[in-house]
Amino acid sequence: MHEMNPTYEPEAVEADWYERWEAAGVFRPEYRPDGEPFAVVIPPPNVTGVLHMGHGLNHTIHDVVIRRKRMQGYAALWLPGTDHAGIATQNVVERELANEGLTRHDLGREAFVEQVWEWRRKYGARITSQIRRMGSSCDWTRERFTMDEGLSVAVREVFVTLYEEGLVYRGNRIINWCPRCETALSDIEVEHVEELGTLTHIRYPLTDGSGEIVVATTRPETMLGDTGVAVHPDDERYRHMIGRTVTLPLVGREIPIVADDWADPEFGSGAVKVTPAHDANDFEVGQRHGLEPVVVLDTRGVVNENGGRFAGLDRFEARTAIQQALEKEGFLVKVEDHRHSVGRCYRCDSVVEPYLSDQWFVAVTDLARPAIDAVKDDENVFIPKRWENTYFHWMENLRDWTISRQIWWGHRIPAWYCPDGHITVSRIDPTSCATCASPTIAQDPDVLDTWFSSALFPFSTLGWPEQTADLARYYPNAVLITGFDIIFFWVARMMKMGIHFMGEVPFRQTIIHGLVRDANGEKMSKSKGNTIDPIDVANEYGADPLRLALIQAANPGQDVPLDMEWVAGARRFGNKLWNATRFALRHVEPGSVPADGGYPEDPGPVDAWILQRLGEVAADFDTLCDEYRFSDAFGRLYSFAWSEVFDWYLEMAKTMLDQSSSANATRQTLGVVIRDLLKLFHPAMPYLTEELWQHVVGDGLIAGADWPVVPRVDGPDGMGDIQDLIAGIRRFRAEQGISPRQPLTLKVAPAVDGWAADVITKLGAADLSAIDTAPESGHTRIVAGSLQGFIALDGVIDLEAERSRIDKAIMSAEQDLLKVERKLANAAFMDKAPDDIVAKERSKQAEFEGLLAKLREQRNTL
RNA sequence: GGGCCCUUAGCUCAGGGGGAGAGCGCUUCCCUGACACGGAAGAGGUCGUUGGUUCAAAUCCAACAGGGCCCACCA
Repeated sequence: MHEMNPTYEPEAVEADWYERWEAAGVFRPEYRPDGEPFAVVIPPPNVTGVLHMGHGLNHTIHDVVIRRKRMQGYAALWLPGTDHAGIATQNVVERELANEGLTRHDLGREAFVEQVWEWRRKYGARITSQIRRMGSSCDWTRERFTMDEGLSVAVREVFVTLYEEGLVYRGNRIINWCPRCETALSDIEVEHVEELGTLTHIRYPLTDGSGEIVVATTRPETMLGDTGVAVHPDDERYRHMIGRTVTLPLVGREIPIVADDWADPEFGSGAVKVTPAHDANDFEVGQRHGLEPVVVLDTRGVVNENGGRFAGLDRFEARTAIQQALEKEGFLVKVEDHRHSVGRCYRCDSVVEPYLSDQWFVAVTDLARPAIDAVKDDENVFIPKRWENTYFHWMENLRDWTISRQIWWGHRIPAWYCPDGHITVSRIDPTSCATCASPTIAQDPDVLDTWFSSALFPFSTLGWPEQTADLARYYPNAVLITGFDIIFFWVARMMKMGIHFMGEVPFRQTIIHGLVRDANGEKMSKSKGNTIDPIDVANEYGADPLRLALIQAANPGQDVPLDMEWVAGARRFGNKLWNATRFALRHVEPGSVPADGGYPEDPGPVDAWILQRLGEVAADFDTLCDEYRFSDAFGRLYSFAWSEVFDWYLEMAKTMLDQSSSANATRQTLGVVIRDLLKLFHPAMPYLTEELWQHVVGDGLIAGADWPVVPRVDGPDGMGDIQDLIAGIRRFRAEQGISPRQPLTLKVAPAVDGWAADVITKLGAADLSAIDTAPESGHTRIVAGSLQGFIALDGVIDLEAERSRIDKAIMSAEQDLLKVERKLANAAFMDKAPDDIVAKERSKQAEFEGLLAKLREQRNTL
């Protein structure tokens, strides 16, 4: 084995292990042919996208889960894939075209779609190579894409089946329309933001000239499409007007005043204009009263020919123009500020229009019921559980899902129309109308919502609708790991589709993680400019340090603040682990540590102590990981490694290695402890641990190694007291300003010898002699539990400083004692507190009294 | 309008009825045989406020204050 560099260099370590792992087939579940299946699918990122820190966190959690399961012997499958991301991808390519002064319409549908495929060929590998760079152990032989042939078959099968079941239908409804993207959106693709707008009060004169009615609206431009005015049937102010008509200002249309409960007498004037084509509520009011919808905006949000003299104006220009015209013609009562929420497109941030159009829908209520029950029955469990409430609330209040999109990039809707308007929905492309056999049929131009295909991901990626071996083995998936932001978009829909088509939940547990925030706790966003590129971080600090920094903050449901300082800290840990290994390799023959087992038969006390601790910590770590409490799990492991193994055990081992009687057991212990630390850290820091594994074990790959099984070992009693005594000596030194080089003369009572004496001598830098009782004078006392150390003061001490040190100790002991005594003097406490608590207080009392007595005695001798 | 979460050391956060914790930052000392990307020691907190339950509250309950998030057909 070559000499190791004294410094951990992530860029060197992370260079080529990924290819080795892949070549060895470690990432395939077949690597553990007899293992129980444990499958998880990636939340498929946009095929033309780039990795952001949210992926960084999500993938780190995935990889920690999957690597640990693999080491535990499961047939672990992390199935990777990408999403065609309809609107998002189309927007990107359209923007590119716009740079050349072109629109998609200049190219035509076929050429445009080909252009997007070209884009995908060009950039599709970018995000997957970034996923690899982060060390994610995906099975790339099973990689899928939502538009690949197999998944497209699945999409079509689902659509047609749901249509046949009456759960997919076509309807003319008010939907959300983005005038920028020129497509329908589902309800959850609209983001509502509270904004300051205006409430315009308009005078609508009664046609018979007998008066007027005032309506209030936030969107005066839609008055062009008004076909009625509604008032509440019980509203005394307007009762006499019901059934009469008003003449619509600027337009001249005569429209009726109707009575409808929807009108809220408390709001505005209590009378509401009814625009059935441009407001969902108004549409319903219109239906109840036979008011015709008049569409006044086109697909780009520009006033159409129904807008008379305002035709051709953009909707916002029209708003201003109409307000001015109303004022000029005396119809404007007032305009007041009004806070209300405005819906915006989640892809382009444009203000969304409620828009009447023909669209395809999924009737979701029947699909939702079993998906709700499955979670109620714990067939699927959310972690943290509180997210189930969010899921239930949403699932119980669903409106039908608008699935058609008026874009070109996506799964084309498998519906054809003949000139008579018959609809033919088919698994294979038809050549004639299924109803009238007309050979003149045209396919619906629309495509499906991207989320329609991702809803099928847990089974479509396994080969469905074919009954493949993978489908049988890996469905349901074990878990799904994702952020709360896509519970509605993705999780809920996978539950619905999975149960409907597979008869079983798609995954047993839903692990919800938080958002990555910046060092100040701010949400990362491009507009704020506080985003951090995970690949940049990996290149500067290493992928392993980034992964460790992320996982160390990743408890279920909790946001993860990320500061480059934390990443630098994680790299320092890597350096520490690197050097601890280097130290071990000075005493352990490189490549000599077995991949498993190899624990010493007869460990010395110091070795037994660290082995016991290793076993305890490994057990805790496993429990916490099984609960997905990675922050706690890695926090525990990290502090064990650093504060116990590196700071104490390695230092003590130096002593034990010097002695022929203990050297062999310590060498062996050193080797297995370092090896097991590498294994335990491997899921978080795969590259570094793999590199070190090659030096320590030198056989196979740690990525394919078995998870540690640490035997039960009983450590020696009193290790804590010894550590406290050493710390006390060091504190005495620090407080007295005594150089660490200056040896102190120390007596210890009760007498210690053997390994304990050796360790105290070495780590306390003291010449130690054992005694049975306290020396008469000339010494100061360090109390460490049942141990007392007496340091000879001759010529080493500043008396004043020592008095003040002891005074401080006395004061603190007095306060502790007082607290305990008060408790024990409290009759209610003695009466009602459980016995073990009382006993504990008593022993504390004795402890503090003893300590105080020793300290006072010592103070008197100074 | 409905719901959820948070408030503990300068910062970011653990903890969760019975002696206030970690990391980073800060101060002092030390290049001691792997590591100065290191070691040793230390300073720093009436656990948001007010009530209540309890022998005992940072921890449970209520109200309030501040902060964040989600949902809703808020003309």
